[in-house]
Amino acid sequence: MDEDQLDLLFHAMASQPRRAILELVRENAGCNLNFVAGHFEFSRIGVMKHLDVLEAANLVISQKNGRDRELYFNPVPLQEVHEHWTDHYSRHFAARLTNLKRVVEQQTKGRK
Amino acid sequence: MDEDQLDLLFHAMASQPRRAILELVRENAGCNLNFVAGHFEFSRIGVMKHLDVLEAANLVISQKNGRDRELYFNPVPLQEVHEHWTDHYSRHFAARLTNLKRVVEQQTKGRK
DNA sequence: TCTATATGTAACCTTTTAGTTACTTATGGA
DNA sequence: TCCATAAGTAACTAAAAGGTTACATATAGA
Repeated sequence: MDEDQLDLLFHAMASQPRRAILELVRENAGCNLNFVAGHFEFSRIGVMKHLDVLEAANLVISQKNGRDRELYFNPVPLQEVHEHWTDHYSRHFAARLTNLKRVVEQQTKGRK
Repeated sequence: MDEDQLDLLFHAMASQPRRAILELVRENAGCNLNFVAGHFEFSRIGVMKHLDVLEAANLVISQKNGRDRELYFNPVPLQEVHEHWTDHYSRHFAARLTNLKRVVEQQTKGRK
């Protein structure tokens, strides 16, 4: 991921409303703009602008279906940062790595 | 970590100069403001403001020593987000968890 | 075809961010 | 004590962010 994309990603994440919108889209894959706007106090246009920011960061992907725009959460950018940090800060994160190892093993249990 | 602190953290990270400053401080623990400013094209005051943002996000900790202000990288906030993501997005990150597991095992090898 | 709905665009306003220069304060050392 | 150096504060500017209202477009369905 290049530096400009990282700017977009962190900027998108640096807002409580946007994180809440992202969470809503994550839990309601395929929902549309009005659905999201219905959950917030500010205007539909405000929500749309937040969605544009999330989409520029590639955290939300949208697809036109008739007059609806279906919204989907895209985990890839967060995962890339997560993995980069795993590598880059391993020295600093070391103190808790044993715990992380346990969590990972828990989650990969029974999977191939 | 509360939501306001997350805002400060992501906002601090959403800037290439700040990420570069953070990296410099990380690799030069205890360095001072002028040392950092010497590595960038913009003014010392500009650098100081970036450091203030990093410090508000708790990514940099500073300590006065004589007329110097010694700067230290603090990995804790990034680690907290990292661990939160590990839990929260485990379902979405699953596809690459096998690979992550390998990395973690590599890094914890021989450690207790 | 007509209408209600879902989205999109334009223009505007206020606040915050990112940077500057000029000036002030504090301290280490000759 | 005097001076050079490191940091801090104040005031200003330009640009970006975050929100609004008003208007325009597109489509599903009676």
